[in-house]
Amino acid sequence: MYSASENRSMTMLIRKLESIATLSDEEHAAILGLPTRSRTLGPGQDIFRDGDRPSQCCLILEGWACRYKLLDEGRRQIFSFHIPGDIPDLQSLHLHTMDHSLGTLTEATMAFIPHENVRTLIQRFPRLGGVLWRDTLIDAAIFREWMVGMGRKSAYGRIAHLFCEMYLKLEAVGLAAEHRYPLPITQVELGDALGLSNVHVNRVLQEMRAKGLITLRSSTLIVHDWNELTRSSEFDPTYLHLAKTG
Amino acid sequence: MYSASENRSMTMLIRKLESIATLSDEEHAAILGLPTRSRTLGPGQDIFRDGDRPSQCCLILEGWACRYKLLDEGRRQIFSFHIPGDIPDLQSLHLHTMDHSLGTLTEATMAFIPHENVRTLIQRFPRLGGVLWRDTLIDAAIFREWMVGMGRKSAYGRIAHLFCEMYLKLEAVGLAAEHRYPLPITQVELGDALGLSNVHVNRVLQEMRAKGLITLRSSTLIVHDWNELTRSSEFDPTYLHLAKTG
DNA sequence: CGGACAATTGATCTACCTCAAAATTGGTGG
DNA sequence: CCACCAATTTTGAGGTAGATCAATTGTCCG
Repeated sequence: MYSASENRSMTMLIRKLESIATLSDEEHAAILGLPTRSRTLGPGQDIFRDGDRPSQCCLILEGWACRYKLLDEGRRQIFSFHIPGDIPDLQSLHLHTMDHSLGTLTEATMAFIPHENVRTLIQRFPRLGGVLWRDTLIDAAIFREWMVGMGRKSAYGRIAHLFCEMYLKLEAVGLAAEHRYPLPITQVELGDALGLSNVHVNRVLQEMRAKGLITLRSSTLIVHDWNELTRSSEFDPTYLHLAKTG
Repeated sequence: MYSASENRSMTMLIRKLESIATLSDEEHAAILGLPTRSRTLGPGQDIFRDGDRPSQCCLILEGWACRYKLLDEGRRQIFSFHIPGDIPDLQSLHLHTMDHSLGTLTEATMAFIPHENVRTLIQRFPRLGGVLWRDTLIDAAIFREWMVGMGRKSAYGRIAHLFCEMYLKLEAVGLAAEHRYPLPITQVELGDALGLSNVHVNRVLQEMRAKGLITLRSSTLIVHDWNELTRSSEFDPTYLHLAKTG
């Protein structure tokens, strides 16, 4: 479990971090040296729940996950979608009690890294600590952007915006290209993320299809008109703070 | 500008940090030693704008501020309200381009601390870096909670929730007690924060007054029934990660 | 006292919700 | 390869929370 082959699981993490910062060779090597233990879960499984006090961080190697919170009467708010390379619960390093849950959307493989090892890594490479801090700050920037959508944009604009965002995030780690990507998310989940009912999500998607803006079938999204998608959602990628865009 | 009297401006920061973590005597002293330059602005002034690349952090000493973003056609989304002790742009330490603006709500006095000095402080006291990181993570937790409101709660629940949140934040730094506090925010601003129109905010406030739940007059909020306020907004303070509640 | 801003009211409208049923899709076992 | 099941998507009909627009009133302050 701790061999060189296992370290290949760190590839996605390195790609992710290099999408938001630059790493020195030493930092690179230090990450590859992290001990991990990986596990695969089926779709719809919780990785940890609201109230848990995890002692390790969860790195997604394959599949999709989301963070969410449940309310009365079956209402749910999804905060974020996570893809390979993400560490959705990095915050648990400094916030010991989880205030929300993390679950898989698809079958997913995760690598768990003990907090202790992350702390040691940061002590030895403070600059790497800064990169991880930066990652959590980008996380927050994405929350703000979703707030703009939920507070001040139409359903159409919100959905279009999410499609833009996920494309850039996936592209940054090499999981999307040519305005096409896997989107293994149901319309109910889309609604729970954007504060909409599944029925309305469905109707907006049909409107987008009718305009020839997108194709969304068998969990694959194809964007036919990127400019129109960004325009109609007032999408400005600055908030993602990707390295290549500054 | 750099004398002991000036250092008194750090009192609010220390109170704030002690509300979310514990500080050693050395850390305490190191904070007091930070060089600052303070400035007072009138209400409705921008401290920095979307797109800026600040080289210093802004600590609020007195008054209220908010972070926000403007959209087409005068739409605005407010992300957060800030009170004395807050460093609303701590993120600029690692995200160099601002993806939103920061402005005053009332007349406000701020202390500016060069990034360089914050970085040096963190190098000398890595644990203090962890506390600041924690602060930005709590910031993100609050965003998530607002997302729950905007996505899945009624206008009534959202407003009630905000009233609970601001009370605990103010109380934590000694600026509120006995379920009463200064709330120098207009109904338009409340609406821009919660994704509502000012008209609807007004109607919901009247409903709350009619129920005897609150009094809100001349920028002072009095909560007459705290239990009912928390119940109706499904308020659970865990997400604030205050030291005294764990 | 006047001017600016904030709160309030009234009337009308609509984007999106809820409920419920039908159609489609994708996977599974025979 | 097909029949079947469960999950997902789609459609229809009707309802409502909250938006918009346009005054009017109240408040603060110089």
